[in-house]
Amino acid sequence: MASSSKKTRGKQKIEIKIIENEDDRLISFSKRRFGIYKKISELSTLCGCEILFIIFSPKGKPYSFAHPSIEAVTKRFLNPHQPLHETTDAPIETYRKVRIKSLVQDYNEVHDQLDASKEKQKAFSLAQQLRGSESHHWWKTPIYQLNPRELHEQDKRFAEFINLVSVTRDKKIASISSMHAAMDEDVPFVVPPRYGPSLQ
Amino acid sequence: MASSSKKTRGKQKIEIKIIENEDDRLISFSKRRFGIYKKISELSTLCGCEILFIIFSPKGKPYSFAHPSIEAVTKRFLNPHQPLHETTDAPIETYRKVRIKSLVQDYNEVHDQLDASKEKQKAFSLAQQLRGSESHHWWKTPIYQLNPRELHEQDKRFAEFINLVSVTRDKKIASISSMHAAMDEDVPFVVPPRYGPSLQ
DNA sequence: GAGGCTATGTTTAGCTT
DNA sequence: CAAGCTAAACATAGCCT
Repeated sequence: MASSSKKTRGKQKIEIKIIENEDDRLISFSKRRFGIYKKISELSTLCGCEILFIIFSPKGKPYSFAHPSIEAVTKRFLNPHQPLHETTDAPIETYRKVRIKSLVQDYNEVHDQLDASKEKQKAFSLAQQLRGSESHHWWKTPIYQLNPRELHEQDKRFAEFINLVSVTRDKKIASISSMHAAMDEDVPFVVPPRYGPSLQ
Repeated sequence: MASSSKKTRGKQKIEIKIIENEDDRLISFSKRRFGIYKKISELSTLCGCEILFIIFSPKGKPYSFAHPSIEAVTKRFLNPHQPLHETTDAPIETYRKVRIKSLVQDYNEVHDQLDASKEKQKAFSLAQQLRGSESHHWWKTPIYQLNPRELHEQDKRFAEFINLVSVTRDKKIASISSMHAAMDEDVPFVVPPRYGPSLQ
């Protein structure tokens, strides 16, 4: 073990330019996306402000992250005078309720899954287990879904667009810094009726 | 100089919860927002993917960051078949051109200009109807649906909404990793007519 | 082959000017 | 008081399992 005093080279400095290698690119995407989610969540919590983040993976899959919800942020944009709490549109409110318990929500491959409900359910089951077991899939956690069916029938694209993450704000977003634990023991997040994560 | 071996305490660990002190909160907001911009830009560059980030400061001022642009991201969602380059709406394109050189731009005090909120609500209602039923076409729907020009003429609020950060993607986003320098020497970014960072 | 490690690059809390 | 510092906390590239 003296051959090399270091076990690894540690983090190396990289040039900020497109990562040519596809595998590396996807790995980086996942790692950094996670890091950004965390940063955003922290900022949202620390400053009590609303945020919305959407990103398309190199493969074109949409990922989103918002707090408290896309609807709220949107409304705030459109109706600045309206109190945040009045986000009370029938449908919107419903969705909110479904998600309100989630610390994080992430939708992936929705498009693909729209054509494969089975896969979703499988992923869904997986998610269920994850919740009670180990890992930190928390936020890749599948999640709620509005009216997948209708959405699908009506407009697949919209379904994708709706993918997002919802964080419980005033409460314990703080726990997001230790998300793993939070998801496992404290968050009774609602699972989507038919969508699953399958982050890749 | 021996009185204290350390000049500062360095970065201290903090609990991720709302920062009570308003000044501290705003300072943190500015610092972290910048950090997030950078992270997002890097990810966007590294993976060549599209992103959109919107955040409201503790004071309610909207800040946004997107690559290549909100319009593009939105359009991509709504019209995946359409080439990205066709983001050629007259007014929007104008905005883009004005900002194209910017690595980062922050818009503040938007709501100061939001005098005609009524107009806005009208637009929102319209958007609601456009998609009909239960679609939660939250925010972007309006932008997409409404004619940019009309939006602009009709509602400055929307114009503000469109304000965002546009990064020169394939080119030199890399320079964003050294934004300060870039901002000073390399980026003839256009300064907003009346806004300043005023993290306060 | 997804997840875990480690060393090192990066961010930022608390100060200072 | 916006801008700059410092050092500790944190993120993550490259590996390893």
